[in-house]
Amino acid sequence: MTHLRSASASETVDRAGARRRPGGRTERIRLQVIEAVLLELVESGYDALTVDAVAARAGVHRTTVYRRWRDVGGLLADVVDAATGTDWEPESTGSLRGDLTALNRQIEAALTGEPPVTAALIAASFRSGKASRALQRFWDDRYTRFEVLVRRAAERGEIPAATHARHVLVAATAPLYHHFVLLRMPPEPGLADRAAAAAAVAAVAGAFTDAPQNLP
Amino acid sequence: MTHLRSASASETVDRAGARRRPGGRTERIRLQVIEAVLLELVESGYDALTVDAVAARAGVHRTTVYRRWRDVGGLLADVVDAATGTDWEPESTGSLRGDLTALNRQIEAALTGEPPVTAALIAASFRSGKASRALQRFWDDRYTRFEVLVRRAAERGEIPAATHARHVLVAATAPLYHHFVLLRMPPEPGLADRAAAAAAVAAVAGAFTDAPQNLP
Amino acid sequence: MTHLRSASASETVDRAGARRRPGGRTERIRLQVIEAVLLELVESGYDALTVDAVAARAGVHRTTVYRRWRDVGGLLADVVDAATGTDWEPESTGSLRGDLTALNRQIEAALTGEPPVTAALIAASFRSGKASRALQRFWDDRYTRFEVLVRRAAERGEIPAATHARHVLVAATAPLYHHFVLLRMPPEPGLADRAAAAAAVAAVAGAFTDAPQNLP
Amino acid sequence: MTHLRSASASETVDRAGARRRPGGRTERIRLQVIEAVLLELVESGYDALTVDAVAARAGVHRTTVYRRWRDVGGLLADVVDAATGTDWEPESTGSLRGDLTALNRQIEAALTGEPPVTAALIAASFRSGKASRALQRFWDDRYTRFEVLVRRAAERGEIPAATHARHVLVAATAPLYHHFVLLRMPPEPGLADRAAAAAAVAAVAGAFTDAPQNLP
DNA sequence: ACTTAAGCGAGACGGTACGTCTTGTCTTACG
DNA sequence: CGTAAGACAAGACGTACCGTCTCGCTTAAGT
Repeated sequence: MTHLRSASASETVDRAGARRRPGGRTERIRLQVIEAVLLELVESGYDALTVDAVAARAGVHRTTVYRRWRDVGGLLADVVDAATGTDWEPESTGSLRGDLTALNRQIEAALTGEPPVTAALIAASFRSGKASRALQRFWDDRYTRFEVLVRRAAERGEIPAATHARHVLVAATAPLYHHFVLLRMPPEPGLADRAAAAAAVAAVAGAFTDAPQNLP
Repeated sequence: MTHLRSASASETVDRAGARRRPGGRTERIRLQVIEAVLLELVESGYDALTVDAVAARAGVHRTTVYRRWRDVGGLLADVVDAATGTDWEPESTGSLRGDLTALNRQIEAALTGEPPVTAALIAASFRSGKASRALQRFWDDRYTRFEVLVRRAAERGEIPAATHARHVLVAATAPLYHHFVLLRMPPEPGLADRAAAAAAVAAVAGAFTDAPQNLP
Repeated sequence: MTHLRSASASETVDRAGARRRPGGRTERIRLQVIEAVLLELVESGYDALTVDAVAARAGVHRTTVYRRWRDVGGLLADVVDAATGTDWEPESTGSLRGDLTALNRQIEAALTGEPPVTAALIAASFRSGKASRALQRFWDDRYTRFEVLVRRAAERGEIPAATHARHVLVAATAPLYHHFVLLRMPPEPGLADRAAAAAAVAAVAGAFTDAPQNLP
Repeated sequence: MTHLRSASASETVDRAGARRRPGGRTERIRLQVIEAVLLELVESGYDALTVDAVAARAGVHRTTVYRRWRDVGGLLADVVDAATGTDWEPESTGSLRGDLTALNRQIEAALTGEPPVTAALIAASFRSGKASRALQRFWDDRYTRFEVLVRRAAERGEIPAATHARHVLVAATAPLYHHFVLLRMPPEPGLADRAAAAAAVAAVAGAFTDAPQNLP
């Protein structure tokens, strides 16, 4: 999975507890809880995400959750953080348009896949400052990783050297998030490709340089 | 304001109650409550939007709110609906890029203005299916109104006649919503203009026709 | 029925409204409502006796009930009053014990009959001052009527002339009310007869004269 | 006080919670609440006995009361149970009439004393099945304890050996409850003594044997 | 291996908000 | 004029979660 994913396979820093006793029960419980949060989230939605339900599903006592994560926001933040930093190496297709298309297809897959972990986490992050900040860290991490796509295109001479990488990426990917997260519309054929192509065209035309020259 | 705005100035259909007794107390109370929802929302945020607080601020009894709006979702839906359908006539600047830029500047103003009604409502709509559907109606209404911009550009011969209007509009506006609502980043100079320009360039290049021809 | 009974057959004074329009809708509605109160009472109990349910069952609007009876207590009071004053002529069996036994059997029948109107009204009367006072009027009316039993026994020379009639009656009947209303126990064979016999024995022995002489 | 009395002095089984942590806060809160129920009952009456008022007076939160007692009926049941089983040893005066008179005077004192705890609890018990059953347990406990009076009289040869103790006791005490609880009349001199004397006379005459012989 | 203290299970609590129910008042409209 | 229709204020109800606390018990970590 390109984006947010289960913590059970991750090697994250432990924000909630600083890993004092990594050896046994403590760590096992953390993984059970994180897993339970994701399951609750995709099954019942961000609104039914109660500490009680998470604790019950994780087979852990309520107080244990409160002791380590403090509140629901802490849980969400930990889950998001668990997905942040997952290694991701963009494929190289040889062209900016191709690279962006590949990226967008991965994003679309993440947003439309079942269970809808990514969409659920984005929605949930609106309900907590902690989760919101964790999500910001996640976005920043992702877009920083993606920038290599644009740099490679610049190195190939496809686009102006002064092209602002982040702008290209946002132009290419924003329509997908808009479509699935805000408009909440069903998948639409060609959406990912079209958005990637449009961003590539604009980038080639120099629309994302810091000082764009004359454009149509 | 281009986007969501106070119900007190709107002429909406009354979804919650169908205006049986338009004459007096009933309608007055509706306006008090709608206003209170907006104030609560921008002051305390979507999570503090409780029926109790709304009722108290509106100077109305809790049960009255429950009777007419059923729950928080109903309140939000009514508020969003109250903003839907507000007349909006896009300015004509003579070029697609100019029109999209003007549009984007209005959207940016709506998203960054104080109080941040629009952003708050979008965020809040994640808390309720009813509110979510109302927001979908709102988006649809907006984008349908905006389509005239693209049609005029096609009539002028700026862009291919087969250009899909909604795609152009999403490409132009999505980066703004992405930036302010999902990434929650501060205003960035040139953002609105750049997104508009990029979408215009791509549209001219034919990236939004149903069968895009060879693009770079 | 000896005791409290349906208003529909009674000819009572109208305390709540004073029979302004005995002929038509007004009186008809009163009877419908009184009947509905009794039905609700015996079906659902004193606790489920809501004005809404009564009005619905009577086919009358809530406001009509409130206008005429003011509140639940008023309804109950009217129902009790409707049962007060029903003509009752005690049978004469020729002996005090026989008369009291006949009386007790009637009381037992009223308390154990289905539907348990009497018991329900007594219980309900605890919840309203108005109903409570109405019930006191009812008790007083009943015991006054019963006194003739004791007077006849005195005239026959069965018991001392100075016997206090009310005391005899209470001694005879109280065990029944105690058993069915307070102890809420099931019918017990011989209960009514035994209580009547005991009271008669005591009366003959002079236990209910104002200044009882030497008793065992 | 002979009858129902404050829980703070009782040694009852804890029906609501089984006394898991007898040492501290839990038990202290129980006593506060029970005390508050009694105070509310005698001050404001059975109808004003709301969980909110009890909680406020006990200095405890609403939810705590709901958690442990479930509803008003549970509260009342616990209060009644707290009074059940209080040790009571009937005085021996040497004669049945004397014993019954002493008993009746205690009952009268309980029913007319200030605050009128007993009468209030009896009335309140009509509001709840749970309270009603608790009161039945209470009555049964009381009458079982009183039976020794009758047995002693039988042993002394005052009354037939086959005399049914419970019948004698009901005949003696029922008029008091009738007078104060159902008729709601003011105290009347001689009432307690007269009822006791009448029951004693009837018992001596054999009115309460299972097969009463010829009586007047 | 043996202590020792971190972490967990259990469960009550104060507290906020929920959404429902009933009461009794009021206003408007109808016949 | 009396009734129907229905909104309203008031307030209790019983529930669900939240986050806190205290008390024992388990168990991993450091000696």
